Amino acid sequence: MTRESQGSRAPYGPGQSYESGQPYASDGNRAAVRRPASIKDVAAAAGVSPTTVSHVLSGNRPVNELTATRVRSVVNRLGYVPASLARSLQAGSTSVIGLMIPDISNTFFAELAKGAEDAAHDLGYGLILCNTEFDADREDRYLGMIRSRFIDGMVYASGSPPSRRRLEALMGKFPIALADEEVEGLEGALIATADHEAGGRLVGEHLRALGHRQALVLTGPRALKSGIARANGFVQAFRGEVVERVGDFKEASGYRLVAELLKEGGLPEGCTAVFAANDLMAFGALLALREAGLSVPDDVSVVGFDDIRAASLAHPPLTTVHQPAYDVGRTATAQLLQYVTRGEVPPASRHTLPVELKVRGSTAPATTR
Amino acid sequence: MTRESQGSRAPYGPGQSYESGQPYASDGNRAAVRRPASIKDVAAAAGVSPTTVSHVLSGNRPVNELTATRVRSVVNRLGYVPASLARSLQAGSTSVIGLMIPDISNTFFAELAKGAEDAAHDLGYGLILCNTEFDADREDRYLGMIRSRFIDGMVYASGSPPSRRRLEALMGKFPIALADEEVEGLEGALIATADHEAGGRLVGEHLRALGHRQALVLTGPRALKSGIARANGFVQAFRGEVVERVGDFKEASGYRLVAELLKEGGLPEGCTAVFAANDLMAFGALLALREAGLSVPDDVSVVGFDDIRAASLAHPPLTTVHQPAYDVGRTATAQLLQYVTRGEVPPASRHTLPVELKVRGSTAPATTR
DNA sequence: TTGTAGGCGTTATCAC
DNA sequence: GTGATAACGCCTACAA
Repeated sequence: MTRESQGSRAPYGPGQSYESGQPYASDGNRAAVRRPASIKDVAAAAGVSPTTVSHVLSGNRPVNELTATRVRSVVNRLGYVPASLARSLQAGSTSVIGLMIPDISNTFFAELAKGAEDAAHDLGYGLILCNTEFDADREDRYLGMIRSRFIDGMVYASGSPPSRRRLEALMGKFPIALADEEVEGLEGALIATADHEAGGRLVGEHLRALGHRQALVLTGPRALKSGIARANGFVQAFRGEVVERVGDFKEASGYRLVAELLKEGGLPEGCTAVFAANDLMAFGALLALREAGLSVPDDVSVVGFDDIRAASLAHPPLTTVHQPAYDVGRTATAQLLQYVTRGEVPPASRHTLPVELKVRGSTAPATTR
Repeated sequence: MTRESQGSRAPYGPGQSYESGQPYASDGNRAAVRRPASIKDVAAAAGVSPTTVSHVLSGNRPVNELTATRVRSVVNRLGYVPASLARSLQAGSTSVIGLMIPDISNTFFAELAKGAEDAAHDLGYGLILCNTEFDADREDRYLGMIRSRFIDGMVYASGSPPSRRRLEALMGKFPIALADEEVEGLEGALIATADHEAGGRLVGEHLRALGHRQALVLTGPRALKSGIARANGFVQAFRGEVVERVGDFKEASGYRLVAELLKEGGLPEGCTAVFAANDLMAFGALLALREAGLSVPDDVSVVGFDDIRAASLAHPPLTTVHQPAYDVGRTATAQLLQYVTRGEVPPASRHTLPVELKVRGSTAPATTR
């Protein structure tokens, strides 16, 4: 026997209070963690049954006031805290959900995570951070937590194509909500996303109003619907000539795409504006233009998407579309939990959140070049 | 009885595989989650005891190859996945730890979180995101997860003073590691932090080498040791005249402190440099200086601390001290887990990580004014 | 008002 | 090589 079975025999259980006492272990800090008091210990010390202790704490049935007081005092003395694990096992749910995102150090996802965490915390749920780094194996491992019933649901904002197969198997059986990015083939899902297309339209209208008639559009990867939607909205509202180049949402790709064009003889004839599918790519474009001796916004206007923190700090401050990352995370999570708390799998539903154009210093009226 | 007790009687348990079958529930998506197969279901269907199933899966003891194959096939057919909850209950640990931080949308903490998540994932641990928003109640609620034994340990990077009391009670009894910020009175802890003082020294040397002899130092709140250390290191290495102003690590405070000085008759006589205790305050200072018609770096040099993403994008690009936020998170977590996995409370120990001066466009040789 | 007993799903112990 | 049993710690239906 590895542990003494003192538990239910010793009147005070493991004895010492966990609330008072010395802050540090006395044996040089290498203390093994001691066995904490269980409900049985409390019951024994209070001279009642575990049932009564349970009811005193949960209030699920009336208990004699005297008995209750006695129990509570023992609870304090022993520093008893119910083991949530055991409770979860018996309840069949853990009050924990997962949040799958590709990169927490990206401010967009960090904001989204904040919203998700807030929503989860509001309902007393814990949130497990599943940062995938776009790694499908890692994602699979995290999805496994749902199948092993360690988490009650998952907010999924990863969007890397490899994951689809695994997700499909879960969708409709386990509670999952998609955040920010739709996943093709998973239309039967609960999804919260910003209005990417409207954002594109806002940019198109803005540039058109400034007199621009030809623009370069730097899109995200073809596989991601959000990027497509942004470009579509733009093209629709801009009603001018558009040259598209496909990037990957990273700063380097914005730089490369623009630099290549400039090397090949400059921007297309009459092109006075660049719309990048996100801020990072816009920064890359900014850099490439500056290096080529072009002035922003005097020669070329540049617009981004996302409104990350650096956008307003950059030089010139970037005109961009503000995406409600926090709200996306919060909405997806709140919606998901609405079903999770009832033990249901969420039905297909769509929550589209409004975006906002932030006009800053990187756009100006078109000048003929 | 709420659920049919079909479990151990029906030969196929809950029947249907969780791997195959239609991806969506057929009843309009409002499906309640079904009871998944348990080890008993598998055992019954394979004609063996739960013990054997357990051993087939864990490899903890040899099993007849034929039996094992049969069991594995049933496992697949029923889509059985062991309930990690039950396993945790019996093992006495959950393989989950918490990460307490004030604000995940701050890139510094996001990076730290990434490091923590990586370290946790490496050892098969889950990480619960505890975002406190500097709210002591919220922090308390999260600390409760440790007392209810839902998590095996906590990486603590919050640093808001109100939390100390609660933390003290836990320290030395439960596995906690401090990240980034020391907490006064909790010296007996495991702590990983950047070398704030060395960072300050690097800045001091840099400015001195550029010929600066008088500087304005914008510190963080007095309660936070990291900010103090930065300022101390600076003063020590700069060996010139220093005027200190106390801020709160926010952009607005950097702006306000500098603007006030300028209004009161300009920077102190001969002062040609500003060292802000973090990048955000440096940005505020930058803005105030620009508004006053002073040029950075021609009239005044400005240095920050942290090297957040916006630092290199700002105009001028900010000279700053790069803090290894990722490594801080990763180290704290890895160290913590080293003890957690052995069921021990970590001893006091200190891990100081190197910082690096990033010289950019916001500093230049001093000019006499 | 309170207690007894069974079960949540797993693994360790002991016995065959 | 395999199985029965107990235990992890809690909750709750049922009984008194």
